[in-house]
Amino acid sequence: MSLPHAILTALLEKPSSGLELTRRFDKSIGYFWSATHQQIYRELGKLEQAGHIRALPAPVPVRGQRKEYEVLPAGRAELGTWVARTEDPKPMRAALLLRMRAAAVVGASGLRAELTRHLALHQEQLDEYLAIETRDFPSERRHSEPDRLRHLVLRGGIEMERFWVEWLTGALAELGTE
Amino acid sequence: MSLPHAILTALLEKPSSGLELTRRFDKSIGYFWSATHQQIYRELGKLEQAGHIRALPAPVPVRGQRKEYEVLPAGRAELGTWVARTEDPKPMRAALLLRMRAAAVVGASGLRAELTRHLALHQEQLDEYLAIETRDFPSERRHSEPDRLRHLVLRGGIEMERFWVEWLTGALAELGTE
DNA sequence: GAATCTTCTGCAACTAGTTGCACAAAGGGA
DNA sequence: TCCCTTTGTGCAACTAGTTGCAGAAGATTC
Repeated sequence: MSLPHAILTALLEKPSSGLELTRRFDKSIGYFWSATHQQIYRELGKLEQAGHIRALPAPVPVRGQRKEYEVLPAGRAELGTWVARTEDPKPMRAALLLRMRAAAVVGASGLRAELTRHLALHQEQLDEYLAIETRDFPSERRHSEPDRLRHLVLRGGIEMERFWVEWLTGALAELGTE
Repeated sequence: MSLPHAILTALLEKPSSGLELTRRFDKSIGYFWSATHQQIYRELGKLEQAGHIRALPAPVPVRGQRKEYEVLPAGRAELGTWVARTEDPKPMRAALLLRMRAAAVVGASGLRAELTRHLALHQEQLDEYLAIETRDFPSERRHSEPDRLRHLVLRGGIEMERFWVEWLTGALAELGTE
């Protein structure tokens, strides 16, 4: 049940409409919790129902009209308790590792191309994260607590991508010696 | 659509019944593609329907009787084409990173405990992987291709857990300086 | 030989996420 | 003025994964 909390976080950072949220989920929060516009609209409905957010009053409430949402105190409280909630880590799901395991059984032909492609994608993502880091967290300054936390999150993304880049590089080298 | 292929891989490694598969998914393949017994039974049904596997003939086919499955040539072929299939990496889903991002907005109280707990869990998993590595892949020997691929998969798991251990350690240190 | 525990299979109903499409309104052109 | 694209919201139907429960068969124990 993370999506509603992802949305609450995003809305606290800045009140937004559904489509705006969707766009922001394509970067930033969406880097580690992605969602389609469909999920977001549905969840906004539920959150409003639950009294966690409300639509800012619009002149004419009709279908197809943009609706901006803001977080209500109840929503902020909910997010607060969720942050401290206990939840076991979900076992990872790595389709590529599964594929390689299958390749060990039926042969690795054709796998190289896919590994190469993924390596490029992960390298690209890594570069993007690094660019964000130099832009948003220039080294020397003293940062506020929220900024330090956000930086930690970004570091997580960076190291995760670095892991993939390194693993894929190693795997390709290993496959190359056939 | 990875689960059917995970099952095909497991069955090729060794024909099994539903419950045996479930147990094997609790380790080994399940380390990076977990599944409940429910998913597995359902998927076995579909795979049999599709002619990819078959139940070994049992004397009395009744409910509650164990059924052992083996992969048919069509199933092996399907797995072969799947290995080489192109599929974009799914964006990662890291609830902990999301939580930390939320903490940046509503305050990090209570987060420390959860981070500490996760650190212990990931450390434990890492140790388990390392134990498997020393048991199954003693360093000096020349390994066959399938073994080298399986080792690569295991290395993936190891480095992934190491990533979490390091990130969590760093995060705790950073939070500690408050 | 009856009670009960374990093993194994499975149905049903749920939550979460995805895909395809529809419809309204606004802003440009031609 | 009419068409067309863009922006924004949303329904419906799907796939994937989870949870709760139940029932048959065999082993165990009293």
